[in-house]
Formats: sequence, structure tokens, C-alpha cells
Amino acid sequence: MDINQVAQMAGVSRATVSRYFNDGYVSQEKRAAIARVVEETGYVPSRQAKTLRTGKSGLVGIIIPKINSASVSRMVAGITGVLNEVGYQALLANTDNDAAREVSFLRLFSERSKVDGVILMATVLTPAHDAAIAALPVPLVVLSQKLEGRSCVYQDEYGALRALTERVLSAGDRPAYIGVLEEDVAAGRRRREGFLAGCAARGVAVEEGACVIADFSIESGYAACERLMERGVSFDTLVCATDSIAYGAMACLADRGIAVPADVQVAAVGDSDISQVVTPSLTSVHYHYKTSGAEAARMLAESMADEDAVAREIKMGYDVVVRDSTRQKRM
Amino acid sequence: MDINQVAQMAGVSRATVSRYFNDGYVSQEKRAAIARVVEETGYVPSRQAKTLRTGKSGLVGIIIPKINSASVSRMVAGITGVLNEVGYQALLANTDNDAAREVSFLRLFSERSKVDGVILMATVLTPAHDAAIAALPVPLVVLSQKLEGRSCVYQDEYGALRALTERVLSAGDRPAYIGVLEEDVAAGRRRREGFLAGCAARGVAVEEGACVIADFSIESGYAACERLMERGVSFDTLVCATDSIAYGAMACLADRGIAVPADVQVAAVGDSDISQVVTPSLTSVHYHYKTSGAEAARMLAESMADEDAVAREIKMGYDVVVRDSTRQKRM
DNA sequence: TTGTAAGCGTTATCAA
DNA sequence: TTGATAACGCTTACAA
Repeated sequence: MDINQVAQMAGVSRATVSRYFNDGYVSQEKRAAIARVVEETGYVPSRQAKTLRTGKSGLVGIIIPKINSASVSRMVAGITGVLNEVGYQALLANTDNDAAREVSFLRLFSERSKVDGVILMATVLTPAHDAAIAALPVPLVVLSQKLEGRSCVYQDEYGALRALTERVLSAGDRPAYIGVLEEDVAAGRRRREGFLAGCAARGVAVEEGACVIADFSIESGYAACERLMERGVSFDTLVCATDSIAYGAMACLADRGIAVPADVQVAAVGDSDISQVVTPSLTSVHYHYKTSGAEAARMLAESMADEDAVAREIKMGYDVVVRDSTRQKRM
Repeated sequence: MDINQVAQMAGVSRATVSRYFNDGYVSQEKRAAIARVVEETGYVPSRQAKTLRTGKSGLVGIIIPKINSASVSRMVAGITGVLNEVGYQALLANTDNDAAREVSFLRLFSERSKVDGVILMATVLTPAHDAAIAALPVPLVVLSQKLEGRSCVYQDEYGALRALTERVLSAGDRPAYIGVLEEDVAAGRRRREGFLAGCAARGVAVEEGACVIADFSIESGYAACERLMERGVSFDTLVCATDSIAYGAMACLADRGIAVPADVQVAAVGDSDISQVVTPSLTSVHYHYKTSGAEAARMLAESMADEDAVAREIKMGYDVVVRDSTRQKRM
């Protein structure tokens, strides 16, 4: 069943049928005739052909570092919600934390414009990324990192960590920090800087060696905490770059008979569902991930609709959620 | 840059260029000439045109109930891994637990074969589903539910719950159960049946009203546990259909000063990352979600490659992971 | 082994 | 307001 058959059955030209589905520049009678035929046959225009002809696929590519992550999946949920609303489909590209694959997906999406737009959930931004981004023939929105001159939506990592740190240091004065790789500017560098700023604001010195690195896993959080103790760092306050790291660290402390929050208070970032169920419940920064995703999708939709929409940067707000893993009173 | 220009520059017909990229029925010299031009220009064939001509899009539709879920995202990770390997892209459709949207996505994917295959991560299977599935013009694999006569990959819910229940009842004899909706055959019905079978196998009676329903959230687990106690059900063993429910239930028990596992032991299904970090760590059934997703993708790839590949059902194995929330000794 | 030519199902241009 | 007609970029008989 194609447009020609519909045209024939309705006694019009195929151009008229096309108009019926698009502009709508069709007389009442012909319109009715076509409507009837469409009704009877259940005809639906071929997206493929339309795509070939118009160059628009109705697809949006989403590049994500890891689907199996609370923050990422919340952002994706926000994205797909908005996208479906405005008639786009999400094309998912999972890189499994491999920055090189990020670039190759960017290229894949560039080839002959298979997609109408791209959302890049970035971890690191290398020169290869810049090149691939520059070569992208369709609108792009960067999520989770700030990229100068590009539309992007990101969290206020610095502000959040600074606020969190100041807060917990109202009941502690020997801080330690478990972060992630600095190459990840947002989660690595900015969070650590925020932590240090918070310490400085409180006039608290950070002991040499009191900042260690983990990856995003629970196990590495455990290991990092162990390292801290082996180094002989003395701390009564532990700030972690992610909730997962904190879970690992808390397990490590528990195994050594160190009480949380009495001996060491723990705070982190991400506020995943389970942070309120672990014991003690975890003080954590809450980011509006789902909203961030929705926001990014909305910006992209705008850029796709309007050729020369101007780039915008959105810095999202945050909430510090105080729970039982820290000593200061809830405010 | 299109195939015609390449052909012209290489001094061959466009049919030859096409063969160069497909069959490979090209002489050495022409092959070399084309290779050079392709190299120089960076030409890449248009997928769109190829799709229109061949009817194959290189896309696979994945319908999921909720991306923001540990089990789902693990399955998706498995799927995308395999799919990328064999040259397909995943088209993600998130239904947000709305069965009606499941059907409408099924239809969307049917329209003019926008996708070459579909993986349906099912929760419920209504008559509307059956109809939409029957109308699907491309191969389908059902994930997480068993569907007679269709290729599917699912967990051994019955066996797992039975084994888990028998295991925990070696140290308890007053069981209770928090399940999910029966309409979800796999997670609802089969798990409950497995629980009851486990009780029966141990010769343990299940008290009237000792089985309640929650949804998949932590909060509803808390509420369900509360309900159990308000009803006056006396239990020393609590089996939950999902880890999230168990987290909620454990929080509820803790709030009432009931010790786990001393007073009540708790066990669940899913073995998500945090089950080993909550206190006490949670005894849970481990399913091989990522492998299930990979398996489903592999079956689909096979069906897409081979018109008349035969339907297969794969029942995945499981492991009972015993931790501190239950009383029986680790075996 | 290669080239010619006929589509695949649309939409856009133009003249009527 | 409508209908021819020409693309869009590719694949594939079929003939050479």
C-alpha cells in the first residue's frame, strides 16, 4: 500500500495525497475522499521515503556512558519523556565508559545525518570530541558537562560540594575526600574544588594525602577508604564524590568498627533511592537529574525546529539532603 | 557527496561502486580506484537510501517498562553490547510502566517497518499485546516473560523463589510474603507460586493474610510491611518479590525495633548492587540480567539474519546469595 | 566483470 | 487548488 494506490483509489494525484498529510492545501471534497480511502486501507506514509526525501529522520541520538547507573537512567527517563511528546524517537548509544566509543558514535551519527539531533551525556571532553562535535551536521546538546559556546545542561557541582562540605564541617574539623578522575571535569575536578572551597570557607585545613581517587563503584569506594586509613590520615568527616563510593566507604568503616556518624561522618553526592535505606541513611546532594534530561531534550527540540536557535547553558540547582550519616542537626 | 560523484571520480558506473560496498563483485583495478576515491572524499553510503531500497534499517526497537530500574538497565546493557557488535543500533522506547504505551510502540514499530526487529521487555501481556505482536512484520523476542510459541528469554522465577524459600525456612516457620501484581505473570504470579511451593515443600503452613501486594518501590515495601503487622500477621520470615520492597520492609521493621535477622529474617529477589551494602546485607536471588539481555539480542540477530529461524525459549538460571538478613548458615 | 535502467515511496517545483 | 514531473541516493536484474 503506497501513496500511488491511495491516490488512484481516491481519484486524485499522489501529490494531493501528499498535501493531505502535510501542508493541507486540499479542497474539502478531495480531502474527504482521501480520508475515506486512508480509513479503509489503514495506509500510513513510509517514514523511510519521507526521510530520504526530506532529510529528517525523526530520530535523536543519545550517547550515554553507562546505562546501568542511577543518575544516567534518570536523565534518560527525562529525555525520552519530552522527546516522545514532541514526536521524536530516542536512538540509544551506550559507550560503557569508553571515551573512544563516544567519539565513534558521534561520527556514526554524523554520517549522512541518520539523526536530527544529538544529546551527549559527556564524561570527558578530549580534542577528538571537539573535532567530532564540530563535524556534527545536526544540533547538539551536552548533558552533565559545561561546554563553552555549546548548548549544555549541567549540575552546579562546585556550589553543591562547597555547600555540602560547609554544612558537614559545622560538626567536624578533620575532613577527607574520595573523588573520581580529574579528567571528568564535572564529577572529578569541580566536585573536588567545591570540597576544598568548603573547607577553606570554614577555615579548616585539609591534611596532606586526605584526598584520594576511586572510580564510580562501591568496591572502589571501599578500597579508597582503606587506602586513606593505611596512609594514616586522621579524619572525622568523609566527603565522597558519589553515593556508591560512600556505600563502599561506610562498609569499610563498619568492618573496622568505626562508628558513623559518631567517629566519622559521611556525606556524598547523587542521592540515589537507596541512600535513605542504608544504615545510617546517607546525607547526600540531590541533583534534579530527570529534570536535567527533560531540559536538555527541550533545548534540542527547539534547536531542531529553529535552525538558528541560540546556544544556551543551563546550570541546574541542587538540594543538600541531610540524613543520619552526619552529625550536624538537620536545618 | 553521493554514489554518482564517487563513480565519476573513479571512472566507473555507480553500480560498480555499489557492488564495491556490498557484494564485492569488482575487479582489482576498479576496486583500487574506488578505494582511493572513497579514501580521499570520506564518502559514506547513505543509510536512508539504502534503507528505502532494501527495506532494512539497521535499527532494533527495544520496548522497556522503565529505564530507571537496576534490572532493566542491566538487560539493556546486555542488549546494546551484542547489538553494536553485529552492526545494529538500539531504538529505545520507554513506556514508564504504561501497558497501553507498550502496545502503541509495538504499532509504531510496525508501521512501514521502521525497525528490523523488536525486543519487548514485557510486564503484562494483554490481548491488545497479542494482536499488536501478531501484526508485527519483523522478528520479535520477548524478554522477562514467557510467551508460548514466541522466542523469549525469561528467569526461572518459580524455581528461584521456591529454592530461596526452602532455604530460609530452614531457620524459620512463620513465613510472610510481599509480592507484586499478579498481572505481571513473571514477577507477580510465578514468584508467589514459587514462594508457596517452597513453604509446602517444607511442610510449613502460610497464615491467612500473610501475602500482601506492593509495587516495585521502596516506599510501597515499607507500607506493605506495615499492613502485614497491622493485620496482626505473626511472621519470623519475610520473603519479598524485589530487593526494593525488601529495603522498605527492613526500614519498617527497624523503625519498630524489630531485629533482622534475629526476630524476622528477610530475603528478596534481584540482588542489586546495594544489597551487599545495606545493613544487614540482604539475602537475595541473583538473576543474570545482563546475560539475559545479551541472549535475547543474539536470538533476535539470528532471526533477523535468517528468515525462518525457529522460535526458542530460554529459561535462565539463578543463584541464591545468602547474606546477613537471614538466619540459616551460608552453605 | 561491468554498465544500463528501473525502481524503492516520498516531497517540492512548476505550470495549469 | 491540482497534477505532472523531477528529484532524494541507493540496489539489483538484466544485458553486454
